[in-house]
Amino acid sequence: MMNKPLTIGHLARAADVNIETVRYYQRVGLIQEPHKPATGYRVYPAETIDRIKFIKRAQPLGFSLQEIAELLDLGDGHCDDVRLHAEEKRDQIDQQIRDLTALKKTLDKLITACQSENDASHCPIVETLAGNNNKGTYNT
Amino acid sequence: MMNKPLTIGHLARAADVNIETVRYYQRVGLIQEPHKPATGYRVYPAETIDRIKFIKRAQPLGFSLQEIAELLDLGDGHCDDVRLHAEEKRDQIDQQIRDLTALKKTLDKLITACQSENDASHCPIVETLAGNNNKGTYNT
DNA sequence: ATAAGGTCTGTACTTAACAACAGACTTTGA
DNA sequence: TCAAAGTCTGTTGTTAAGTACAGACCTTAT
Repeated sequence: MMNKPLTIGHLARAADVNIETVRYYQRVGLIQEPHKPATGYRVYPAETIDRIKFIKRAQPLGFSLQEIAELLDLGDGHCDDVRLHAEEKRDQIDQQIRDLTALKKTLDKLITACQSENDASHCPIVETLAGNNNKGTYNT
Repeated sequence: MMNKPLTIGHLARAADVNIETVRYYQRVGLIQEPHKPATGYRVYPAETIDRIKFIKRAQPLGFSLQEIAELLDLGDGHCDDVRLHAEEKRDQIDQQIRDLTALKKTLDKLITACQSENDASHCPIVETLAGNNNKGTYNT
């Protein structure tokens, strides 16, 4: 028996996205649309599943499709150029991790305070993250 | 001499957002609109600056305005309820940190490989973040 | 061999998160 | 004082990231 060709519907299912999302990603160039065979439907390479999953995991981390495309393109260029971009991305991610860690710490404190004693009337969440300690450290 | 009242324009500048953004946040309930005095313009409390800054820093971390509202509301409820929500948020943030850390590691490897020279023709970024690989298999 | 269901091309609708006016009113600075 | 600049209310426009069809065509299972 033949194993089933990975047509768009199966691809969408495997990557757990709407079929229209796949088409959309093709339109904006995030994934490549395979050639349409003389007869029949388009067949996708299995790697496309991983590519879409990557996209879907990167989005809730705060990356736009544009930024994700840049990440995905990192493997393609020439070394020097790639390294520069990769370093830039890494620094950006580093900052995100720092911000999230600070936020987490604040939540932990809030949770602890809540457990130990009462009067959770006001919490320092806003002050912590609004903090002047790191003003406008984001680039791009 | 009087110090200037914090009207909407000054607020926007202080928080480094468009004035329309402030109005938008009011419309959706993220920040409270002060009462309009009998005569003159609305005056905002200084905390609103921090609140907006918080919002603007939380967004690129992947939080929607809806989620940010939930974070900001954490300080308001009653202890038991608050703790549950806070713990949920903290776990979510924890996951985000893990994901970002993994991504950073991948980038670091790419950078190192790139430095130690030669062919960066292929990098493992996609595979890494695509997570629990069900490689080549998909269900119908 | 034919009905059911998947795919194709194209267009249109949706939601979140703003940004941009218009036209009237209010405050401020020279 | 009076023009420039800021504010108010309300409406409309914009971009990103999808989602939803319609109508024709293709494949597969019965």
